[in-house]
Amino acid sequence: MSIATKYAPEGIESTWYERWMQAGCFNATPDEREPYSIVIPPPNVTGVLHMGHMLNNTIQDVLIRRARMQGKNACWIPGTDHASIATEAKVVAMLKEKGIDKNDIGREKFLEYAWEWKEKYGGIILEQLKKLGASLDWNRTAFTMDPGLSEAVIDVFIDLYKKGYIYRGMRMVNWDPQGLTAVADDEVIFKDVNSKMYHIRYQIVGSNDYVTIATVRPETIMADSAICIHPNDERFRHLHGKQAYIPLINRAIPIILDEYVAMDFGTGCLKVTPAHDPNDYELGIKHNLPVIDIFNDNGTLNEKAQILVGEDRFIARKKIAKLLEESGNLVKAEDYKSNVGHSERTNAVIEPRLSMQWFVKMDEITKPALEYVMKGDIRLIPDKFINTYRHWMENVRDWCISRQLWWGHRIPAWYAPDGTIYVARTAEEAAAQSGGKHQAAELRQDDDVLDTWFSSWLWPLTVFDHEIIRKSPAEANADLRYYYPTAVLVTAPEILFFWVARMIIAGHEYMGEIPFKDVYLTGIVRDKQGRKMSKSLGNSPDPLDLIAEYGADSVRMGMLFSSPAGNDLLFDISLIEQGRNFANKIWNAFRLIKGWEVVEGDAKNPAIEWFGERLKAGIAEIEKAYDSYRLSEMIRNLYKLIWDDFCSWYLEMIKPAYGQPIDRSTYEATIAYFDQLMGLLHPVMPFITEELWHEIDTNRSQDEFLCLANYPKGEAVNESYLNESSKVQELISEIRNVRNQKQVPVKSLVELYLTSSNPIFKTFEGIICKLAGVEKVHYVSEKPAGLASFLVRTDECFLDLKLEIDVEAEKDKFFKEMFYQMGFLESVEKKLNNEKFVAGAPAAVLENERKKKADAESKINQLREAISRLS
RNA sequence: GGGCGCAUAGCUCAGCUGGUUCAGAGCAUCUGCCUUACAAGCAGAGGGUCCGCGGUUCGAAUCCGUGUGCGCCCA
Repeated sequence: MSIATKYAPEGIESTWYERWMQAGCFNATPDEREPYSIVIPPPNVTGVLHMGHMLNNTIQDVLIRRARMQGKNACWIPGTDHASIATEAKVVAMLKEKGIDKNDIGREKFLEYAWEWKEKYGGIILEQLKKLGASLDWNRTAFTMDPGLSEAVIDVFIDLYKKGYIYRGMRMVNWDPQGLTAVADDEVIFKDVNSKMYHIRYQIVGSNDYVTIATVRPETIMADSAICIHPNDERFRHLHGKQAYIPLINRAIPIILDEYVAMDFGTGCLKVTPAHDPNDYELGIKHNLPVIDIFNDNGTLNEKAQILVGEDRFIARKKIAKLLEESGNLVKAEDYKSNVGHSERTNAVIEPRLSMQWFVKMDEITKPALEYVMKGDIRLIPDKFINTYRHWMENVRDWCISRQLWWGHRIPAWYAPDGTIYVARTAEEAAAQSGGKHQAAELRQDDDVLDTWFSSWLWPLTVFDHEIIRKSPAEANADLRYYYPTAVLVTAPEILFFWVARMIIAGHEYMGEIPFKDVYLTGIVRDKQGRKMSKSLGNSPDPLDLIAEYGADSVRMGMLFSSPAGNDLLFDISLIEQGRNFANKIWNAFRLIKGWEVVEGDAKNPAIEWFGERLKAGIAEIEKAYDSYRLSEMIRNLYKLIWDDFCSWYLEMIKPAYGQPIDRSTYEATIAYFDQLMGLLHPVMPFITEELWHEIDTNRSQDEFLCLANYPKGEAVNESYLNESSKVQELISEIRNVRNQKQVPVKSLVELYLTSSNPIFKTFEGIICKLAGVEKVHYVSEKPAGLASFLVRTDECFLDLKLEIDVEAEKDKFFKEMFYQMGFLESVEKKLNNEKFVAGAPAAVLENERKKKADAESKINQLREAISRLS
């Protein structure tokens, strides 16, 4: 035997991926078959493959490969999104290393660098997916900033603006007073800072009474619009409906009631400063409070502050504290640690600041999207996410879509010198809109770009037809009409709203239909301690290293093994090892079969029929698991079918003695089974299965591929036969167990005595002898004395181990078993004697109980006999 | 603070419509095997108050309530 005992995936994986690509196995065009399409959740163009991608894309590949083998027109679309914030940050950092400042080179030059960067690094993650075996149609690779897809984004903006869904409004952003720019949430770094909690008293209007508030930002008191207390707070009941004077400037503000206030925090009285705190802003809107912005762009106080105008906010803080102290309004100042946001780029303390932003109005547009899920047109898997989805959709806030960045789709809004806004594709169109009032040259385009999600929400539409926005659904191109709606979306629950919900909205708006039928939400890959895998923790293995070490098949198998839908996966290398061991097991099964010498003949081996039925049953279990997206259960069934049923039982049953040939009939049946098993396993472990499918039958041409072959179809299972034949396995296991307990060596053969007339034992006699080390089977009518015995269901079996048996130990064993059976019988009888049970239980349950009763009685009788025989 | 979820073997988790042949898998542990496909393996074994309490039911790991302990999302 020249074949290595260990499976080595390296060469095999790259070879097959290349051949699949050359043969165009993954390329799809519309035809008359049933379509099955998936769009990849586009990874960030800045991204590199991490464990989450591995899990997510393995699942998609499993689903698409199975569909392809089932003869469906399977189309899986690859691509990336431009990741506005992340990419811009990377490019800015890269330029900074070269000593270049973004603002010095200007927008156009910056974008040139950004595209250059994208061309160089943007495809890395897609190349990595190939290593995983992902069967994507690479001819269709899309990017959210491709010209076509970009046009669609602009079209949507214009369309929704015309429909009245898009508006411009105020919004609190993270302002960097040093960089003079807004920064995105993830560009804000929070640090614990030592500061002081100032307790300041405000005089109640028309009284000498005071109310004390606690704040870390006394310099903002001039921007206060109210004082807020909890409506249930008894301490302040007397303040309801009153007003208070802001110290130093003596402006009266109302005292309002809101449950937002934490009664046990600070003094229980909250100063409300809508212009300078996001939460206060919300509160301000709710209570209709004025917004008083007392800061300039650079963080100095403006004239609205009335005092300390022109001072920097931190200097102002110290001065205010002093003024308050002098005026007797500072009750106390105590040390306090607070978590303060700093700009990633300038390290300046972030100032929450109101600014003009673009929004999508969400209240109306979300309604159909909620309906689809509630009515079940779109299934969420697992369905526990329906609640979460509904909750969000019913409480959705307007979607802020503008970003103060350059990398992305620039907002198609044009400002005239008089402040009029025109929304149009070009300055010329905008000028035309003005009816000659403005020239194109005097219009200034909005500087901001659109949120990345504002382009990726169109993904399932525009990867097929980027002109769809300008057309009616009926005018969609062939691709979109054929592949839309897609079959399933596989993604992480954390983007259920950011992305999934919005795709449903866009799909409805522009195709009048759902974008996908099922949404499979994967769990998060965590480490053994349950921590989310992250770069900064360094607890994530590099998936490519794993593939290099264990092979892609093993990694795929391992990832899926313990990852039911929606549940987090606690990653452990032992999962991958299990996958590797499984690949090796299959490899060795192949080695065994491949090594046989075949002679003409038909041994009529009963194992063939048995495994045939077992295989049908296995396929049924696997299909059922697929249909409900229970992929880890599917894998477990597959694993059991191949390892236990095929390798441990079937191959051992048919295996000729060493050096002996096998008959052609059994051999061919075995090859056919092996083929089917490779087909079943292919979606999960594409490489080894493709390899062995070719190796087991060397007549197969290089143009034939398992990945395009027929997927095994389920057939009706002969349940009663399977049930009968499983007694053979039980008998063999029992004999092995007895031998093990009695320490009978493998090579010493025993004799079996059967009183049962069950023909199945006779049929499998040869197999029983081989697998259980039995020399001879005696079929007897009298129960033999002095032998070890045991029950197989209700059949008593005897074993001549050719050694003395320990009578007392045997008796003990039987008594124990008998007492158990008696207790069992009692519980069954109790049920059957219960009128309500007999009246209420379904017929099948009732019948089952009666059978249990009969079986238990029979067993008890046999055990009693066995005990008396020993006495 | 609001919402959602989880608790089953030492560990990681299955267990679907309630039905004692339904308490299960893998890993780990223990016993015996280098039996000519595989020691990345083979044949076996042990291990559980299904988180506590209450309820519904003829019957609860499963449904309801409640307590405890975790986790996630939103604010």
